[in-house]
Amino acid sequence: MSKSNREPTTDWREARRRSAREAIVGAAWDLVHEEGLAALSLRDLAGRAGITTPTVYAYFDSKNAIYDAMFGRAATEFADWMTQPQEAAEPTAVLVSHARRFVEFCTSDVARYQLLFQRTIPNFEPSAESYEPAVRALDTARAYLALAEVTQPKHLDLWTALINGLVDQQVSNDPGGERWTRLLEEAVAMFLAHARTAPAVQGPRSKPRDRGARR
Amino acid sequence: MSKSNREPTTDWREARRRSAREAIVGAAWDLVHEEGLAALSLRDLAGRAGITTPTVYAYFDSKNAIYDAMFGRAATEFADWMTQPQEAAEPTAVLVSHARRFVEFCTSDVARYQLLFQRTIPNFEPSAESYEPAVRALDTARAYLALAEVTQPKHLDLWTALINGLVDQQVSNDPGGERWTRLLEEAVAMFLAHARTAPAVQGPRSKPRDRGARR
DNA sequence: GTCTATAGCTGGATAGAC
DNA sequence: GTCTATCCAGCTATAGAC
Repeated sequence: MSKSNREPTTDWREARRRSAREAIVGAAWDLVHEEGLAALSLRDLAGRAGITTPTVYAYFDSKNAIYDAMFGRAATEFADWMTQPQEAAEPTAVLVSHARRFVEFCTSDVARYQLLFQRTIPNFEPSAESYEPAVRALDTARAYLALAEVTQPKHLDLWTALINGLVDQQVSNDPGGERWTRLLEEAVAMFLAHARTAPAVQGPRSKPRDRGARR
Repeated sequence: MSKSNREPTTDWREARRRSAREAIVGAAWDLVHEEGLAALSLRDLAGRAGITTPTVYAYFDSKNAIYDAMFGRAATEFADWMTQPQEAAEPTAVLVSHARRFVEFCTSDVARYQLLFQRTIPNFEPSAESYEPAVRALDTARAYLALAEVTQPKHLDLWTALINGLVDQQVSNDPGGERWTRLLEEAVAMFLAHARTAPAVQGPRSKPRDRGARR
């Protein structure tokens, strides 16, 4: 950051350093894919990366810093994957495709899903920079929903709950299967039938409705 | 089990033994509520229970056996809570109340939710006996859905995904708040509007539809 | 930057006296 | 059954030579 380019050599070194960091993060993901997210240890990581434990500390301040770098890579993959251009044009098809991408992203790598979307590592919270790409992806969902005439914030929340609920049940109760993910198109249809017909904004009505009709 | 009542003293001892086990499990839950589910250690547990580590092994074979006992207690609480008699009679109201109970159960104790419904403890899987009460609760949901004329198995799956998705988003992204749980009644209405009008069974149609309409 | 060596700690689990 | 004492394995992290 500070004292950036007094010499051009600085860039080489920075590049090599970043490359080495990336290699360590890659080894960390390899290990986690085989042993599970919670089974990451610096010993194993160093062995996998062909270095020793102290060398790891030459690139990362702590174990949580490694988790953060892993989170950052996963978040970037997520944003890239979710913002790829859509083939379909019709809003419903776009939403189905978008949700399908999310499902595939999550179910194809459960450890990545756990790190990104569940808070399962004790004492770890992603830094703001690592988190930023995930926000971008959520903006895409918001835009696609708007194309389908779904604009209320609460409906974006309902959307994320619905799609994420399918994924969560899938990975928790039928890992590797499709018991819940096959319901995705039906779920999107259900959601759109509801959100499209809902009143655009909670108007200045005195009460939402009479209580008898709700219960 | 075997050699049960050769002496009446046996019952006393069994009762005291079970009582001591329950006390340890209670201390384990206290500790987990304060430190987090993954932070359970036998040292801390023994200290909390006023005993020493070896004594814990007089009642449980391993740490996972303690998790299993914790799981069993949580599953029983869950079944008791979810099968309490309903005040409402109208099917929709019953379903809303049932789902509300689920949400309250989960959000009121996140550690319990994690142990029961997410697989976050490595190398731990609940025994069949500990798991049994949870199945009973799911049967209740099935029955309530049937009262609302929702009988297809896939709709039970969609139901669990939807309600659990709300809970998951709530505890993951807005712990202590109500950003997602407040959408529960709307979610139930959305679900019923869909599941009630859906054809009862996937008929012997040749193709779901022409492909152009889908994408 | 990378290594050897190790500190310092915490974990689950056990031996053996009482 | 309960204790004291301890084992042994694993972990993160650091010191210091090169």
